[in-house]
Amino acid sequence: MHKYEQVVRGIKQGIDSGEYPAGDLLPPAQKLCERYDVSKITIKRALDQMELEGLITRRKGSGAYVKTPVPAQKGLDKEVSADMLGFYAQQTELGKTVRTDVVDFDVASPPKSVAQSLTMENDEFAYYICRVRIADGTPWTIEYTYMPIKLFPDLRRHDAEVSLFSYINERTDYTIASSHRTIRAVKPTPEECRLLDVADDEPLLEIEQIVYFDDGRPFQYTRQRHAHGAEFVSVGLK
Amino acid sequence: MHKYEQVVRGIKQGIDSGEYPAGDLLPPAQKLCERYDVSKITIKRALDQMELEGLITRRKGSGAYVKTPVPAQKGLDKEVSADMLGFYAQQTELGKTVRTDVVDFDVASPPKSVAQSLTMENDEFAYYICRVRIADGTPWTIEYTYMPIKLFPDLRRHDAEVSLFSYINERTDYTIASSHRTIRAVKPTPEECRLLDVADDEPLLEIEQIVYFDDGRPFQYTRQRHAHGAEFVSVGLK
DNA sequence: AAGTGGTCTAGACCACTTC
DNA sequence: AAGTGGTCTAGACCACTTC
Repeated sequence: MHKYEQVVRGIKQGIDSGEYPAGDLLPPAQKLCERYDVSKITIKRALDQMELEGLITRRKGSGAYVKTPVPAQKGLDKEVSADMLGFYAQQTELGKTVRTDVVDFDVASPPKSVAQSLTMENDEFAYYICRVRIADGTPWTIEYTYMPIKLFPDLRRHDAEVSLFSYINERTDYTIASSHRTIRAVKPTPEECRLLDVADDEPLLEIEQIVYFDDGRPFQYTRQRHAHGAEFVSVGLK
Repeated sequence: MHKYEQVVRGIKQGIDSGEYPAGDLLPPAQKLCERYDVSKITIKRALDQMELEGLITRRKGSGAYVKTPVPAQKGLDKEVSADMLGFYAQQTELGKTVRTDVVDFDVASPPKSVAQSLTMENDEFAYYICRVRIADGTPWTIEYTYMPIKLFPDLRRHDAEVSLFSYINERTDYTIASSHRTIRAVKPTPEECRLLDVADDEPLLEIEQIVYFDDGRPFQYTRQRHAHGAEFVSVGLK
C-alpha cells in the first residue's frame, strides 16, 4: 500500500466519522503533511484521487472542500459501474447470485465497423458471443461480444459461461486496462423482449464498449443492453 | 500556459502527425524530458492527463503506448459531452444554431428528493425551469431544472433563455466545478412527445445531474431527456 | 500581508519489464 | 543486468484567496 493510498483512506475515514463535515474545508496541506508524516506532493496525489472520485472539490488559494454527498443511490443494485469490472465481479460484489446464459458462441466474420474498432484485417475471424446475464433470477442484461480469435486461440464456451474478464486475468498474460464507452437509449428487439422478459415498449440502456489492453490494443467489442431501469453513474469535472 | 500543457500539446501533435503511430510506445520519459526541457514529473503530469482523456495507456516497467483510436464518432453532433459544458456552449462549439424555448419559469417548493440533493430546508424555495433545447431547428432535449433562489436572488426568465451557465460565470462570483450524473433510458411522457416531436415509443436518454460549485455546495438539480439517438461518451480506466 | 494550493525541479529508491 | 515508469522527498516559486 502506497503512502498516498493510506492518506486517502485516512481522510475518507475523517469524512465518514464527521471529523470533516460536508461543506467544510479539509485541514491545509501543511497540517495533513504533519498528521500523516508525508510530503506536500503526496497529499496532493491523495487529494487528486479523491477529487476524481467526486468526494472533494478544490479552490485555488483556499483549500479542499468536502462535497455534499449525493443522496444514497436508490437503485444501487441497478447501477452499471463506471469502472472496469465485468458483470460477474460487479454483481457478486453486491452479494447477488449470478447466472449467465450463453445464447450464442460462434466464430464469425465481424461486421465491418466492429472489425475496424478492433483493428482486424478483412478476412480475420472473431468469436461472437451472445449472453444473457441473470442476477437473483431476473434477466438484467443482454450482451453481444466480439473478440479476435488471434488474441485468444483457446477460448471456449465454458469461459463465456463464467466470466470473460476472469478468463483474461487468470488464464492469459494480458492486462485489461481501459475502455471507451458510448451510451444511448434503445428499443428492445422482439427477441430481446423474450430473453429479458420485458414489454416491447420498455426502453433499454445500451452501452457500446471497446476494451483495451495495457499496451493500447483493443481486444473486445461489446454491446450491452440493460433492462429494468439500469443506471450508469459518472462524475464530471471542470 | 503551464509546461505540462505544452508537453501534452506537443505529444498530441506527434500522434496526429504519425510520428507516434497507434500501438507504438512513446519515447521513454527521459527522452521526453530532454526534448521538452522539463523534469520527469512534468512529463508524468502530462501523460496522466492524456491517459485520462483515453489517448494512451501505460505499462509499469515498459512505457506509454499510443492507443488505437476509437473510429470517428458517427454521431458527434448527437453526442452529450462528458465534461462540464452547458448545452449552449456545447452546441455552438459544433457550429449549430441554437434556440431555447422556456416552457416554464417559476418559483416553487421543490420535491423532497430534490431539496435533499440541494441541501435545502423544508420551507425554502427554488426556481423551477423547464426548457426545450433546439439546435438547427430540431428539438433535441427537454430539461427540468431546480436552483435555490437563496443562491441566485436575481435570476430572470431571460437568463434561462440564453444559458444558465453563462449567467453564473459572467454575472455571479460562483465557480462551477463538478457534477454527479445518473444516466438511464426512459419513455417519453405525452407532453414530451409533443414538445420534442417524437413518437411515443421512442426511448429517451435521461441524464439526472447535480452540479456543484468549487466550494463543494450543490447549486443545481437538472433532469435532461435527450431525443433522436443522443449519445453519452465516457472513458473507463483501471 | 499572510495563508493557501499548483507547478516545477533534481534526485533517491523501488518494482516491473526486457533481454 | 539494464531500462523503464511510479512514488516520494525538500524546497523554490508563483497565483490566488483571505483578512
